[in-house]
Amino acid sequence: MKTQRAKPSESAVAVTGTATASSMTSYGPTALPVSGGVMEEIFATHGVAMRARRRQRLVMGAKRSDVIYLLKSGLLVLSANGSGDRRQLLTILYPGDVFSMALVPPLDGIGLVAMTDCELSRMRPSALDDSPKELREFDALLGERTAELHARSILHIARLASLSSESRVAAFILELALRTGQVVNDTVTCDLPLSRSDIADYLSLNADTLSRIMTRLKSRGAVATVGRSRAIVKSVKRLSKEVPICAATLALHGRAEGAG
Amino acid sequence: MKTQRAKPSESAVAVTGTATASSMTSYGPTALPVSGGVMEEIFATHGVAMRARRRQRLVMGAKRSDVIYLLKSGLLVLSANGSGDRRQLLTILYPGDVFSMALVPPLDGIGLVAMTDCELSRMRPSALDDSPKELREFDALLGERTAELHARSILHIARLASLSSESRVAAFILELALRTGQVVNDTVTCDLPLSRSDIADYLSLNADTLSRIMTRLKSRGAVATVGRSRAIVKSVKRLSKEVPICAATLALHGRAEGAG
DNA sequence: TGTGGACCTTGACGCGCATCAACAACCCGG
DNA sequence: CCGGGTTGTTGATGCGCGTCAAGGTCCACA
Repeated sequence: MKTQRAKPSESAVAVTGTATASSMTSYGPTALPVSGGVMEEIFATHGVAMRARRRQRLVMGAKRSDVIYLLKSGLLVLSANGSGDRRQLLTILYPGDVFSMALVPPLDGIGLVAMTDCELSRMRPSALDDSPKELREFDALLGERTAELHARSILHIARLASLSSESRVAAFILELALRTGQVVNDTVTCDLPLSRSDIADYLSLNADTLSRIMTRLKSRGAVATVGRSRAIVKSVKRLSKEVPICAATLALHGRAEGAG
Repeated sequence: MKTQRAKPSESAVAVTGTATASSMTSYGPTALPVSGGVMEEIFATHGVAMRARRRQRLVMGAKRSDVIYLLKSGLLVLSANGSGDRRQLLTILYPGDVFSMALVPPLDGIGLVAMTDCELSRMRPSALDDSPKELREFDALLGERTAELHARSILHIARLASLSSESRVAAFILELALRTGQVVNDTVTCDLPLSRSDIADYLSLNADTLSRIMTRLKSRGAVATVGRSRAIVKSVKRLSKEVPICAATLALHGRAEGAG
């Protein structure tokens, strides 16, 4: 096991909520970062608020337990140990996403890692046993959000399988920008909470190669960077035209789903 | 658009069920190919039976409609048009899987294609509006199966991202064997309903490369073939040891989930 | 404001896989 | 039993990306 680069220092502190929950202010449904309120309200009522710091790994209770998490703000990543000492990032979770261990295969070292400081809420569905109406709503909404997660995973498969490395990187930045960025006309600016190696692990690339590709994209004028952790997509339209799959990215991650 | 090989002749016949449903015998829950009955019973009661022939493409109603399909027997594949003229296979559906367009991103040419003759059942959840108890069960079960599909997609991402081509092929054959094959001691025999190019499109490989890899696997004694469309895994244990991720494959696709 | 360590960039080089091309095996209907 | 179309196999070749190595840059913290 020889790693030429130092491993990212990912604090493995358990964040089981009980410890930090008391330090959280509770959220009224109007203060929620995402629209669609019903699910968030259920979590606010029956769940336990918790918080995770950047680089912290969430210990998601016991295996296969029925605890469900709602991400209220921040960015989470599903991580696992690939072959050798390579880590891989399998999914990115955005605010509003609902997640549980049932959604995940039993891979070695699998779990959620916070890419930014996060606020989330933890709940077990059995908490709804005494209010059947809420339980019904919850099941239906959970199904919808799980379906959306699935669609995103499929899209990621499509990207990995059919896109050139350069297009993959472009598509990734576009997705992140659409999700978390500020839109001004056709330009989007966003933070890059993932380091270069994180991005590489997510896109199934080498960190060195990723760096080269970023340089290429910048010199071509497709994207620009401010410091290390901020990216600017110069023209969403142009990028969408260049990258074949971007239409789907726009549909899944664009501003069409807020419905508000 | 120059394809050196002839395109696979995939008949684009619409199988919307109404046409073929009358020719189907209805299935009692005891005759079902998979265990777990409740979901299958709901489909048997409220759904429409339908059938697809090998290579047929299922036209899944209108976009985003709420029709849900249950695969009763056979093998389905989620297919889309990748960049260029390359087709890509994104997921494999096995008997017992429940599927709808909500699970899928809006990719070009996306849809289900039958790899073998299939029996399925089609239903819209609104059919359950008048029996709330069934609707509750349905939502809960649907959530479970969707979660399993998601876990499988994540596993596929992990395979694509972290496995060498050879391991990918081995893992694929193992999965198929575990799902559809006959087990004798440590040996499993199964049909290969996917052609070489199908497998290549699923594993993000070139058909030529796949052929070479198969030759290598055979000469190494890991697998054997009978004719073109039948494979034998010599030793599941050995293969599992060789291929890093196979533990998860065994857990998700092995004989642990029947619970009967 | 300086210093150490993490993070990023860039070059040289080799390997693995895609591509192209030709051929062999198989399948099906006659 | 034969012929044509489909599918699978194999060789030669080139390119993209991973790997290794050597700086350069940024940031946290004192």
